[in-house]
Amino acid sequence: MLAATRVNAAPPVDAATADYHATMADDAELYRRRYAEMAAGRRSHRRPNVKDVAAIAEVAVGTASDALNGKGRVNPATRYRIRSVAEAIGYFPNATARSLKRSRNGVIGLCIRPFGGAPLQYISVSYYARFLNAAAVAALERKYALAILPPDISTELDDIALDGVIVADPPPGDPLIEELRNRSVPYVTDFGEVDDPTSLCVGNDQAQAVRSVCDHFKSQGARSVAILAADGDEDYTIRSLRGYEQWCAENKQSPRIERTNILDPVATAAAAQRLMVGPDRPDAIYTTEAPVGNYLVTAARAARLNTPEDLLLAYCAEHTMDPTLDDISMLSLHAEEIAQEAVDLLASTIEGQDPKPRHRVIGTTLHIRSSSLRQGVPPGSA
Amino acid sequence: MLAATRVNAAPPVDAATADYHATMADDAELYRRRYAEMAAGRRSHRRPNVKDVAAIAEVAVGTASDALNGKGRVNPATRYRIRSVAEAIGYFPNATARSLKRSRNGVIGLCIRPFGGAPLQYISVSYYARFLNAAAVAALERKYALAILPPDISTELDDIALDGVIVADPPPGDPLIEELRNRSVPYVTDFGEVDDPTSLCVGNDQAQAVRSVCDHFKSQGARSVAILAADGDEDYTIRSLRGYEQWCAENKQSPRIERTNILDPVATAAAAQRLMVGPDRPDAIYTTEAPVGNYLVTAARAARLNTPEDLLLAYCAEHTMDPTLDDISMLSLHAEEIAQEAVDLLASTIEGQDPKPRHRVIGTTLHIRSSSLRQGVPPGSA
DNA sequence: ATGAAAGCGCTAACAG
DNA sequence: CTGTTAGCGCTTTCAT
Repeated sequence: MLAATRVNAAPPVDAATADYHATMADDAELYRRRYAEMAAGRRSHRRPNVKDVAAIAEVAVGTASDALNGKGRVNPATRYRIRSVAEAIGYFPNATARSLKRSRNGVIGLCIRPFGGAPLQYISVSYYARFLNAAAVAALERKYALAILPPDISTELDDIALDGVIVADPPPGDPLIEELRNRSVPYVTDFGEVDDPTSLCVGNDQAQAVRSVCDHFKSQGARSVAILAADGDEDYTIRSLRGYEQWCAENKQSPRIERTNILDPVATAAAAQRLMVGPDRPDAIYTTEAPVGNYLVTAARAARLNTPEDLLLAYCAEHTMDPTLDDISMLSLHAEEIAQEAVDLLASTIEGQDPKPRHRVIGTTLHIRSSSLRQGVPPGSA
Repeated sequence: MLAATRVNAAPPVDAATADYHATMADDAELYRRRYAEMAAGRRSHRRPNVKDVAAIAEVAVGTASDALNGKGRVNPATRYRIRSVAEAIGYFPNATARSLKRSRNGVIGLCIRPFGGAPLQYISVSYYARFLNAAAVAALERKYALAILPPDISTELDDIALDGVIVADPPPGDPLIEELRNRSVPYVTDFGEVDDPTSLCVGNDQAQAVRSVCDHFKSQGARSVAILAADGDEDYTIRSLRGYEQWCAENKQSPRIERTNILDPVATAAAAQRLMVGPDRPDAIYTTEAPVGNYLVTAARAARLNTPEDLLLAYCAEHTMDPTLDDISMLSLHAEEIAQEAVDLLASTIEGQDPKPRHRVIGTTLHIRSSSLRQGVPPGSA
């Protein structure tokens, strides 16, 4: 039954085509047999290489290489034969050998530095998640694969062949940066290194962005603005707090700063709660950390505070698919754009150009939503 | 002022130490000078290699290699000298050359196949996000970096040196699988390929898992259970629906299936809404897609349906940091565990072992929460 | 204990 | 048009 079906399904072929196909098939068979003989004479199994192809096609390795890579100089008939052999014996080029020859690996690394050596945690931080995704896409467009590196990488660099590295949020004086420099491995930082004009870096002006959020709160009638930040010493956090403090100084407001370990849900919930109680509770809160946005919403609801009447809320995050946060004003850092610029900068450098400018400051966008909107939308805001 | 500070800060050293340091420094200086001379005689700048180190240390390359890699056979004094030279001239091994020699690249790829060639989208799917994160960590523990590959990779494999590939959710008859097989590149699939006992694959028993969710709904009094699934033909979706249909058949219930493109928020919101209205609206809904959980919650609220009184809800997702979903019953596929097993399977294979068993089925866990709990918690449930 | 040389698989330069 | 050769940078025999 099955056999019958197969016979019936066979398309009619004219004699010439049949001959042609038969010849092809026979040649392939011949090549395979020859290869099998050669392979039999070897102890360990090895994937076929150009030399094998050349030997079976009875040409020199250089010719085989040129034929397989479409260099025009090979006689079409010869090239055809060589390619047939390659296909018959299952030849594929060895990417490592190519890399060595071309000194180009087609891989760039991404190293996310913060969180004090904690295991990789970008997933819970929407910024890193989006950054990673966008960097991977941008890298692939440039023909690189993006490799995820451990936060504490150093000597592993001896064994992983990388064309360059993106370092996200390096702390001040980061030894990894030193290491990469010593190794002459091209790198780009996301935040950090803004003081060195020779370095390649991307980021936004956090201090300015936070000030703009505070200004917005003020325009909506806020009289005491608080900030809830992570407890690390990353550039991003430091700059955000600096912007907040500057704004407070300029606006003669006493700062109200809460810090929390954002990897700890209990501590974070408690920190959010602290901001909701007491006679001097703030009437506007900004948090620098995306996951904390949810905690603030939950804590406000528990404290029976309504937004925007009792409390103005905003958080720093990238777009999510979470509709429960659709009402919360959001400061977007444009993680995708930053990642694209970082890849662009890095790829250009790897490919021997000297990209200008070397520092790229990406603008932020404050998406004003109902959580911080008492009056109408101010002109010129998104 | 600055100079004075520096002088004052210099620690006191005794003569011997000073001499020692001076010698070291002088040697280093000498080595550097010799290297500079050699480098001057070359046209293009090149990073120092073992040959350079050997030449300056006046030993053979093999000796230099052994000294640098801590092979015991080198005289300690010689080894010390070689290492000093290496440090002085800034030598670091070339990872690509090592890879070629050892035929091991230290990189494994991850290719996420679904979504019909859409740009990488794992971030919005918590399963892939967690999978990616866990796979990266597990790979690093085994000394591999995880490289993100494009969903439609094929000939790029010629240029990216990979020791193996994890393929997530390959469609039936996936050409990538064929390609990897031809290339003799070790690979592991996440779902898919369960029919072939020689293949390496990891996954869970989706059909069984969905049936257990339906059983749970029924135990809580549900009389008509609906399912909201993605509109693709991934193994995961197909199996989930099969489980649902089986359960319906066994329980003499007419199936109510909604499908949606989960990358489209508007369509997804509409699909969620459709399940909330009409005289025959279901009183229990399960969705196979994590991001859809939020949409169901939002739609239910809009339709003034309370859970669990009016509607039982459950979704398939991994743990999140989103407290607004803390009340929704969740089927966890244990993405992390699956990723770990996948890496384990792949790494073992790369390293020449034949891992047993070759198929690994990871259990699922139904986290029962208030959204689907009318009576008390049934015994034996998490 | 050390040196010399082979070779991983590929491509490019130079000959013919 | 095709063959030969020389490396890319490293590790690993095999001699000494």
